Amino acid sequence: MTIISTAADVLRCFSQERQELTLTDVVALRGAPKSSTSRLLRAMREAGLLETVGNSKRYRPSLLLFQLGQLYRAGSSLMARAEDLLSDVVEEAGHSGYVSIRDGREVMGLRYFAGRHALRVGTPIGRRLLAQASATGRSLLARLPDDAVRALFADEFEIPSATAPQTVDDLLRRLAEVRRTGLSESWDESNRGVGALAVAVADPQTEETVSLCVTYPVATITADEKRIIANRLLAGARSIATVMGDRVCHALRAGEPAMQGT
Amino acid sequence: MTIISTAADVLRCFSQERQELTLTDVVALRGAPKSSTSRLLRAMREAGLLETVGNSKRYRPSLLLFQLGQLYRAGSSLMARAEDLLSDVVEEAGHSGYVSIRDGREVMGLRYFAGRHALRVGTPIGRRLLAQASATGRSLLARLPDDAVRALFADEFEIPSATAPQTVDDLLRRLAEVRRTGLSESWDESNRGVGALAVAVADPQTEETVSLCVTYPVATITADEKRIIANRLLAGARSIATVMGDRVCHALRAGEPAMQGT
DNA sequence: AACCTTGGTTCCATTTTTCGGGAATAAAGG
DNA sequence: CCTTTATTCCCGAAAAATGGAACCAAGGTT
Repeated sequence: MTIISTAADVLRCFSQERQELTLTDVVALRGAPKSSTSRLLRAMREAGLLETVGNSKRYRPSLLLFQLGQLYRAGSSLMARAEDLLSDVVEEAGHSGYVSIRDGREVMGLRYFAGRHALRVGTPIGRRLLAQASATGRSLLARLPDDAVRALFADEFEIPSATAPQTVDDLLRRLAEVRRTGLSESWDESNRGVGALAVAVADPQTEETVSLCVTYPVATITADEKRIIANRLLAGARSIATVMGDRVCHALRAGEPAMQGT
Repeated sequence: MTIISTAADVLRCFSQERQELTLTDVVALRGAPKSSTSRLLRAMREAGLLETVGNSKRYRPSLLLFQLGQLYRAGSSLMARAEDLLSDVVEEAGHSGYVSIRDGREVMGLRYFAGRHALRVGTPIGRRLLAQASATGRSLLARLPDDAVRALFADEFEIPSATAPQTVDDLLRRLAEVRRTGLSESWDESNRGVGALAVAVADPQTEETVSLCVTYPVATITADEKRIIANRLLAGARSIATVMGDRVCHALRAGEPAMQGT
C-alpha cells in the first residue's frame, strides 16, 4: 500500500456536499491517526494537490486538479462531437441536456447544456445518478452484455422510485428495449417530475462511451416534442457512430426513425 | 521530498498539448529513471489518479480528478471570483473598479473597489448607468446577438454625450469591436472626465453575467497604464471563463494579449 | 529465421519515508 | 480564560522508494 493511494483516498473524501474539509473532518471520515493525516495534508498542499481556503485551515482541491479535470474531456474527440451535437439539439428543443459517462453503477454528467424554457432541469455537473434508474445510465448499460449487467448488480440493486426498474430482470427487459430502439427513456425516476431521452455512442479506439441525454419536466412535455427530440438524438448518434467507427450501435444502424407513433 | 510531490510533478506533465502521456514521455519530461517512473505511474493508476486509455499504455488524468475539478468550480460563485480578480487588479493599477450587472438598458454596480490614487472615480454603488454609454454596459451588451440589442433599444435610445454611440448602428459597430477584442472601452461618456475598461464573464450554468471594469480620470491615464489594465483584465477574465466553463467568451479564448500598440 | 530496436516491466540490495500514538505546542474561537 | 482544533516532535519498527540491470514483448529490418 503506497501513500499515493492514501492521498487519493483523501481526495475522495471531497464531494459535492463536502467541498472543503478540515483536518478533523478527514480524520473522522477515514479513521486514520491525526498526526499522519496532518502530515499528509501538508504534503499534499505543498505538492499543489490541495490548497487552503483563504488563510483558514480548510482544505480543498487545487487549481491544478481543476486543470487536469479539464483535460479529461478536452482530450476526447468523441466528447467534442457529442457536445456539438447536444448543443444543437438543446438549442432546438429548448430543454436541457447532458453528456455523461458511466462509472460502475453510477453515471456522471460531464457537460451540461441549459435549455431555454423557463422550467428546465438544472442538476449540476458532477452529481451522480444511479445507472439503472436513469435514461442516460440505461443507454450506457445497454451496451453491456446481460451477464455483465447481472454481475454489476450482483451485490446490490437500489430502487429509488416506483417507475424505476424494480429488479435486475426488470432492468434487463428495459435494456433489451433500449438495444432494439437505440433509445432510452426515463420518466419520473431519479428526479421527481423529470423525464429524459438518451442515446449512447462509443469510440471503439479508446473504448470510451458517452451518453447524450435531453431532460424535461414530465408535466409539460408533449408527445410531439418527444418524437422530435428522439429523432434528432438518434440521427445525431448515428452520424457520430459512423464517423467514429462505432459498430456496436444496435438500432442506430438501421435507418428507420424511432417512435413514429405516439 | 515525498513521493506525493513527485506524483504532483507527474500530473503537471499533462497539458492541453500533452493530454495523454506514455511512460517514456514522462521519463523524458522529468529526466527520472525509468523503473521508478513505471512503478509510480502504476501506483497512480491503481490509486485512481490516472487511467489508461483503452487498453493502450497511454495514461491520462482520471475521472476522479475531473470530479474534483468540478468541485473547484462549484466551490465559489462567479461573483466571488470576479471580486477576487478585480480586487487584485485595482490593487495593482491603483484605479477604482466595479463589478456590475445589466438590467435591461441599464447597468448597475454591485461592488466597488476604491483605488489608491488621490484623484479617483467614486461613483457610489447602486447608481445606474446607461448600458450603451459605458464600457461596462457595452461589455455586457456585446454578449447579446445584434437583433436582441436592436430589440432592446427599439423604442428609445438615449445619447448622453458626444463620445457615446450616437445611433443603434453606431453602438452595434462598437459591440462588434468588443466581441473581437474581448475588451470594452469608454472615454468621457456617461461621466465627465471619466474613462473605463471593462470585460464581461458569464457562468453558463446559472446564465448570470457580470462585468468587471476599471475606471480612471481621462486626464491623467497613460497609454501604458491602460495596456497593463487591459491585459490584466483579459487574462483574469480568461481564467474565470475557463473555470466557469464560459465558452461564449469571444476574444478571451485566444491567447494573444490585446492592445499591444499604444 | 536470427537480430535489432523500442517501450515497458520486474528484480534486487540499499536508502529513505512513513507510521503511529502520546504529549507538548500553538493558534483560534468562544 | 477555557475549549476546540491543528501542528509538531519524538523514535524505532515496518514499509516503501530508488536506480541499475536484467528481462519481456512487439514490431520492424535485414
